[in-house]
Amino acid sequence: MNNSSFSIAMVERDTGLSKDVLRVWERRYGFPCPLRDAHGERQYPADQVERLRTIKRLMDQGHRPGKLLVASPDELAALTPKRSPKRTQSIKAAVDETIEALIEPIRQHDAGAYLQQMQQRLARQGLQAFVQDTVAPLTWRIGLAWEEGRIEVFEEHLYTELTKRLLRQAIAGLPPGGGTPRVILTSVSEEAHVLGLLMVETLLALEGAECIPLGTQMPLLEIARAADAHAADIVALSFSVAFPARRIPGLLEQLRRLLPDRVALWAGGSGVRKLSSTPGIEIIHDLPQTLAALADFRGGRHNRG
Amino acid sequence: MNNSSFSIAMVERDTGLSKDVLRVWERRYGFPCPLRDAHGERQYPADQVERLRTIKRLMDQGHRPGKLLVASPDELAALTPKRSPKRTQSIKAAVDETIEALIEPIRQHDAGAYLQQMQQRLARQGLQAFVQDTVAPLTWRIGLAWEEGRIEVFEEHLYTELTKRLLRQAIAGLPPGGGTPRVILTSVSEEAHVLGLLMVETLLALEGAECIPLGTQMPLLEIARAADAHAADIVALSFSVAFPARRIPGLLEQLRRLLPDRVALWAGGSGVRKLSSTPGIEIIHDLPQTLAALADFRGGRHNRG
DNA sequence: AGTATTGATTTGTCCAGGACAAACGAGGTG
DNA sequence: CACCTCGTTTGTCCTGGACAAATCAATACT
Repeated sequence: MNNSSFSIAMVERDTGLSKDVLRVWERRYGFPCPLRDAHGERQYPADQVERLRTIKRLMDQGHRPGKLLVASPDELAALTPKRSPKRTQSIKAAVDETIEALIEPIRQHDAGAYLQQMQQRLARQGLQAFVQDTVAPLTWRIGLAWEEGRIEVFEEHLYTELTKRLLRQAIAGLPPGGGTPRVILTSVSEEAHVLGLLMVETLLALEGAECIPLGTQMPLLEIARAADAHAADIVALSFSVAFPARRIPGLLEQLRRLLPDRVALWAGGSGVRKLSSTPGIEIIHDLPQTLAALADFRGGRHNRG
Repeated sequence: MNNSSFSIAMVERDTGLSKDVLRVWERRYGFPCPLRDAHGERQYPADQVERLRTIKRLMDQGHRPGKLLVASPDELAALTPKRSPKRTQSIKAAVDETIEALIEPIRQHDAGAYLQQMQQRLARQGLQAFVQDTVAPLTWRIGLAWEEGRIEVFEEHLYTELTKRLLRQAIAGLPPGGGTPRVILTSVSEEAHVLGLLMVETLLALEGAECIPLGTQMPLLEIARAADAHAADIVALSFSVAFPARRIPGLLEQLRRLLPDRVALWAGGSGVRKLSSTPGIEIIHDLPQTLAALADFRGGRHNRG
């Protein structure tokens, strides 16, 4: 049951490593070393796919491929908690123990318990505080657990799905929009993560902005069309930490060129941490800054050069 | 503002056509014919990207690439409504005029009006009938409009996003699960469409089954792990009509091998239209059949040869 | 001591052109 | 009309080379 093998296309989809990368690694480092079928095509055993996933995860953490690919399985396992003690401490300080406890039902695959806990917190904190002080740190904590390999992909999927539902339900309960500005919320083709967008949408909707949620993975040209059709004032994009950071500036500039000047372009999410705003492109680093940017916009300070 | 150009990687992401396909088309048919930058790398002008999107859409409709790629823009435009008169008639018969009217707010980008209409229908019909007689035909109708080029990508995204919210809200209002069987609902890595899964989840939840929604785009190995961790009885996958049909049987067989025998495997959605069930893999062609399969399962007829 | 600069190495992505099997369609036969 | 056969179409994979951007390491400078 575990002896099935995967074609290079499947491995690309399941690991996120492109065919080119898989082949060039094989050429350079000797791993992965897939079998070949009758036609000479690569057939990756399941255990090699698993190892590739681990390597990908460690790379997202900052490790170098050159080291990881020549490491033994033991060395790989030992590498996992790369985080410095100092940073671990600051994390412990920043994240309430309560948040930590919220993860438990997810790790035990108990959807009902999770939802119940969260709904209680929502009722107690109110929507804005719930988003900023519960959902945001919890999502960050889940990301950390993922980096450390302490959580499975399907557990993260379950968390995302359940939390999406909570937020959407909360948004649906708000009075309908019609206000200003009109904000399109979406992400580019490669970016599938949606929780950040939902948090922003919640905050903006609470402030009476008109939110136009287009889901994730929109082609650039379509984003431009949508901005036109909806007479949007702002296009807000989200980039998760997993998004290849070097591509973001180019993408934003390209989209900036496709949009009319009167439309503001905001980019947020953990993926833009290291960027800063340029004329016509506003980089937003955290949730409070979203509200500040909204206030700025309403104050009329959004005129471009 | 429209003179920006796209790298081959961007075109791949935005059109869904692989780099290999883009290059081999250029070699064989002379289209696309991108410019080259200083390093000899392809730079696709925006209008060629647009044309590629049209071609992709027509191909999904059954047209052959060999014809499309040598056609003039005029010929391409004339090709759009390829549907036979007979089939058009049967569509008109099947789809209530009322359904047709529901699309209007979407085409006018009026989210509020759409949600209001739909919530009225939900209240009038009840959840099960709403899913089967409103959401399902409406989604089908949207797909048709997309095939015919009468709807923009971002309009389809808006429809999907708003309808997702309606269904999730409805599901959240149901009494919590805890029943049997335990059903994992998800889709494979390439498949991002989620509406079908939500419709199925709604119906199953109404019947008291315990639904475990993992969202879309799960790697096969993770689906297997999730089935184990959640002690699932059934894994239900959804394939949209846009999913490359030839890959589905292989994927299902591979997943079947990864799952324990006691776990049933269901596959549904427009993508499986031409397939039929095999031992251990149940193909489900429409929503009523989902309920039949559930009844079968509960009746104990799910023992595998 | 800390910071800027320069050079070497790593790494992802692109390219060309060849090959081939699976899917498709046309044409013939029962 | 159904079934088979054969040529054509089409997507995907292959090899191996190239190169620029990112990163690292070592030196020189304030």
